[in-house]
Amino acid sequence: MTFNLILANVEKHISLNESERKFFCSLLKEKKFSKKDLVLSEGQTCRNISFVNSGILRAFFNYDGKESTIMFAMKDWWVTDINCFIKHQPAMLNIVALEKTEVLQLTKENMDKLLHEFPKFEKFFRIIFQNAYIREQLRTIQNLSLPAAERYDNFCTKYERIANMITQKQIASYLGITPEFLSVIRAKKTKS
Amino acid sequence: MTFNLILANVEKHISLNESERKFFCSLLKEKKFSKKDLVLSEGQTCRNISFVNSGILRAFFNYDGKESTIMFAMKDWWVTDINCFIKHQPAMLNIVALEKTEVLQLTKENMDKLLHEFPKFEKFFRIIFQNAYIREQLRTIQNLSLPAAERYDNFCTKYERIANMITQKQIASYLGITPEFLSVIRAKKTKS
DNA sequence: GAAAAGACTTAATGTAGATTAAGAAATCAG
DNA sequence: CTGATTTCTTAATCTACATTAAGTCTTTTC
Repeated sequence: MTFNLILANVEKHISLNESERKFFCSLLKEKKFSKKDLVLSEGQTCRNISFVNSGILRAFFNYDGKESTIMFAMKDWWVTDINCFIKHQPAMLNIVALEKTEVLQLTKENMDKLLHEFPKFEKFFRIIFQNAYIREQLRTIQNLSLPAAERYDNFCTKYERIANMITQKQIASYLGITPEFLSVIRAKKTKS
Repeated sequence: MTFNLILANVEKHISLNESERKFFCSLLKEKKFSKKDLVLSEGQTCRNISFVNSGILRAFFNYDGKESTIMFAMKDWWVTDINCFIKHQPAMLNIVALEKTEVLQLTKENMDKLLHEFPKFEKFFRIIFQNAYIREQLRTIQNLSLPAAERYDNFCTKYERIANMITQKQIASYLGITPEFLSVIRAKKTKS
């Protein structure tokens, strides 16, 4: 596996010299998952934040059998159960590979080590979490104010790259509706 | 107005010397709002992130007349339209004072200046945004998976300090339901 | 301190979206 | 390749929550 993608991801926000690059990469752990493999399962303590090098992950919450998708993580995205990762609590979320997926994982301990050794990474994570906050605040706004059909349109825009690689069941669980109702929404859209 | 509260808020996460304190405080602008005053209105460019020194603010989204409350900000909380603040776009949110409220505001320009002058503040904002992300990811989980009555219970726990200082109309708009339906939920709860 | 405006409740009726069910199409496992 | 499992669709019925409306209570305003 190559570190090119993750280094580019970091260097979009902060510049690194060779020793910083090396140290950062030395803290990462490569992992490969097959379709349906679990990257994280609920109850387990979430030690890692994962960077998707290739493939797709889905983070979802399971409330007695009903799944709610919290996010899809594509190539070049970071994903974790943030509450569990930061506060060392049992995970609420499951994270599953939707296809063959390669990730680079950073443990909380290694993140702390990195921030201690090279404080400039504070800026990087400040920006990563700032962007995550922007994303989630926008989603809250839309979840509260828009009907399902419009949330579906927004979803297709936001996840354009993968919208036709994932099942409608999974999209429905992201929108907070049933697959049957999504099917109705799509049927109406085709007609008009 | 005193800077004690905001300095304590910062020094919970990073330690400051006297010159850092002074510089930080010099970048802040005090503002006082009366009940119903707007701290931010939609469309306007959001230049500030606000720290609540006393009082209560409400951030809401207006979708042709229907209001969705995104958050309440109590004493010792930070609040802004984060998308607009970071990306210099027109605000989607309105922020209004629910009572006499004193805030300390930091403009994006001053935040950048602060981060440039004293990079240790990167850590502070990393933690602030990290916590905001945790809060919003939890809310997304709950919005998608829980019925209104349970979301109301969670609300009362989370906003215990202010739950009986704000109207039910405002609580309902946070939960994504009508005040009439919240009234029904509460009536059922009293009976049982 | 009176009039007006807004908040809260209750109830009847309406609707977005859920549930159940069943068949067709696609995908998966051996 | 083939049977089994999962996905998608359509439709009937059901339910959580919305809307409308009307009355009471509280707060605001001047």
